[in-house]
Amino acid sequence: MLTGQCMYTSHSLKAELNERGWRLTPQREIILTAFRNLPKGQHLSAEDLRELLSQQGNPISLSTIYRNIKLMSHMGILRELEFAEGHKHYELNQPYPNHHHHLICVKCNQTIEFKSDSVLKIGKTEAQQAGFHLLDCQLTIHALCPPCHGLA
Amino acid sequence: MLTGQCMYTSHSLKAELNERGWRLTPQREIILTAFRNLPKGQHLSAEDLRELLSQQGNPISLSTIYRNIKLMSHMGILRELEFAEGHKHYELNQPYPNHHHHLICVKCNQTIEFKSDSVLKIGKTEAQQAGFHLLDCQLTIHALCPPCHGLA
DNA sequence: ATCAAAGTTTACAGTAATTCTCAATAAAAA
DNA sequence: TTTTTATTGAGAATTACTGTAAACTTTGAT
Repeated sequence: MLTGQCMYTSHSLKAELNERGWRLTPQREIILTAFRNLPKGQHLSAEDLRELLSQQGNPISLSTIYRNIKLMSHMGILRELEFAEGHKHYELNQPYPNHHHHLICVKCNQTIEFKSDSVLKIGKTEAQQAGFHLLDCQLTIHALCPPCHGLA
Repeated sequence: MLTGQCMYTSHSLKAELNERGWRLTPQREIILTAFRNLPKGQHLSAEDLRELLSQQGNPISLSTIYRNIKLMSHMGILRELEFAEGHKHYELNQPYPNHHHHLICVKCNQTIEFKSDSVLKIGKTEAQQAGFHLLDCQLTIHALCPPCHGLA
């Protein structure tokens, strides 16, 4: 089974945000990257994350952190861990739970998701050939849907 | 659209525009030329393009730039690249033999272009299946390059 | 129960990328 | 040429977002 081997990247995050009419911001990218670079098995509270990012030279306000870890949890990108202590911890939801590609009408933004093992295979092969370690690959198809194509 | 052999020239641009009841304006010609003269592998945001044209002595208003890069993307002349920066980038959408995809290191941003007939085929099939008119399909692979993977 | 501190959410004013409005202009057709 | 109508530039409008600060809400201790 090939599906489910990919990691979230800024690109896949952007794709999923855009699909819902939301935006990829520097802050969201930084937060995702922080979780991706976290050693396996580690997890962070909101306050932990604020400190970590501050130390890295990327200070992000606590409210933005709260807003976005909540958002990413709802999107399935992060998992909320409930420890008895009363404050939540978060970690990346690995592997990428619902890996898919996008067919988008550039006029009306209608978006169709589709899965493809072939694409993933091609991605693996290309990455390997260049000696890269694959994280994610996404096919984005830009097109015009029937109604939009019909009109001039 | 993706299968032609030639690059767009002002002449073919005019033909395609007129065919749809649109006009060739100096601004559109300038924008197309700017993209044609862009070094291989480069791409521009709307703001980049405005600055470039300004420096060249061809200032074009930002709204006109936005209007026309959108139009040209819909015509299949430009392709919209979604690198995760919060704003879109554009490059010429080159027809089949030069049509390419991107392999990007998420850490150092090293980018490798590669070609793939299989991806193009998958894109065509998916678009057809949904009854969409294909404009562009791009596989974006995110990975770690050897040096970046070696380091923690 | 009551209180303080920690943890989380909300209100609000300002920001950035993009789109829209509209009077003036200029391609293309007649 | 003249007419028709798409297009332009300037600035306003739009929209999701952010940081600051104030307002809740738990939780644990008294």
